[in-house]
Amino acid sequence: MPREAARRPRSIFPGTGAVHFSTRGEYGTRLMVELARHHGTGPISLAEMADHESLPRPYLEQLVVSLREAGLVTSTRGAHGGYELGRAPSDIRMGEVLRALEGPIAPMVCASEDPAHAGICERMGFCNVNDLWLTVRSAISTALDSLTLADLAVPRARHPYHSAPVPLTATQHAQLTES
Amino acid sequence: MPREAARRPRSIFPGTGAVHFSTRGEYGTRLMVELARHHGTGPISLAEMADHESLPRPYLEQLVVSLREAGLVTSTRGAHGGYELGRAPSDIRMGEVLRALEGPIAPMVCASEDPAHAGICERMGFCNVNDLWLTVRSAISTALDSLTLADLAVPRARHPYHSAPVPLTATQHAQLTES
DNA sequence: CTCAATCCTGACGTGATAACTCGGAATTCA
DNA sequence: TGAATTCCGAGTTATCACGTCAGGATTGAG
Repeated sequence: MPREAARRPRSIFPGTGAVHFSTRGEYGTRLMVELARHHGTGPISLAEMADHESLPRPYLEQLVVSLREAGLVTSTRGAHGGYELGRAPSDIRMGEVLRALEGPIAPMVCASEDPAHAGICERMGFCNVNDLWLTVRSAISTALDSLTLADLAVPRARHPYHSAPVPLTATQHAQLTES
Repeated sequence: MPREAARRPRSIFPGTGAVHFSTRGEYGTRLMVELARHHGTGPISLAEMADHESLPRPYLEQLVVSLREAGLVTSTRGAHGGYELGRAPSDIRMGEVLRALEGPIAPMVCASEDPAHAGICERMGFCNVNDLWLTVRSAISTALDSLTLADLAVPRARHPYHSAPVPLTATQHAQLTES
């Protein structure tokens, strides 16, 4: 009798749409936000978070490995153990979180952040479409790095109901000097 | 004896990396660039383009349907038929191309360009992570719409070999007033 | 008129993989 | 000791990206 076998659809996301993040990115981000909210108090167990966010706990167990390896969370084992943030929420850029969860940003092979992927595409050097993917990658990268966990952890900072289509929270400037 | 059964890998792209476009986006874009290069001269057959870009022709036949339905290409049937651009290359934003090929930009359900997807996520209204996905979507959208086919069709406009990590071709301004 | 070159249409196959599940070992606290 | 946790690796399975295939419709050339 596992809970009530609610037969959750494999993912809420119907297969439609382009350039989507996987559930790793979604669940992992929500988990991090949860941790940010309780930052300062002790560790929180996965079961607690899975329950509160209605996410499959055994799956979260997998995700959190990546977050731990990236140093974004620290764990305490044993009874009353759990996870907590490795740094202050305002010091964790969402780009780090998503990269830890989903791997390097790479809208296309020829435009991966991972240098190991460079040279895979033999069209490099004569293919100008490459410019497009690089532009897109840079845009995604900048967007992700412009927000921190702290920005997402606030209960409802802006838009009382919903103000603008794209709120564009603060912290937009800064970090314009990426490597 | 189909050519030489070269056993092409299902995609050049190894499964690694986040937020990647599918081969529809890749192949379709290359096809459009090919068309842009020969803009003005008559129609070009799919076989010709498939051959020149070494892409599977029967697959292109599927992709081009989306492009035709979007009005981005026009077709002439019969012998010596083929495809040509529906508009001038400088008048075709890459956003249109990618949207036609891959569907609405939607890094997450709750942040789809397609209004039909709105309301699928029941967390709307109390979930601030939404802000993140909207920011990302907007960034991708702007990046794609800032480049036109003309920008990609030029043989080698900038970077003699390769100048900057992210060339950021011209046409970057303008269209800052999206709907 | 016939033939070949095209586009067009729909159905089908299939390998990879995202999204999980499961069992159990190690660790810690009460 | 025992309950609560993290940790680890392997197994499962439905879905979908990425194609293939067969045949029909349309047109231009000879």
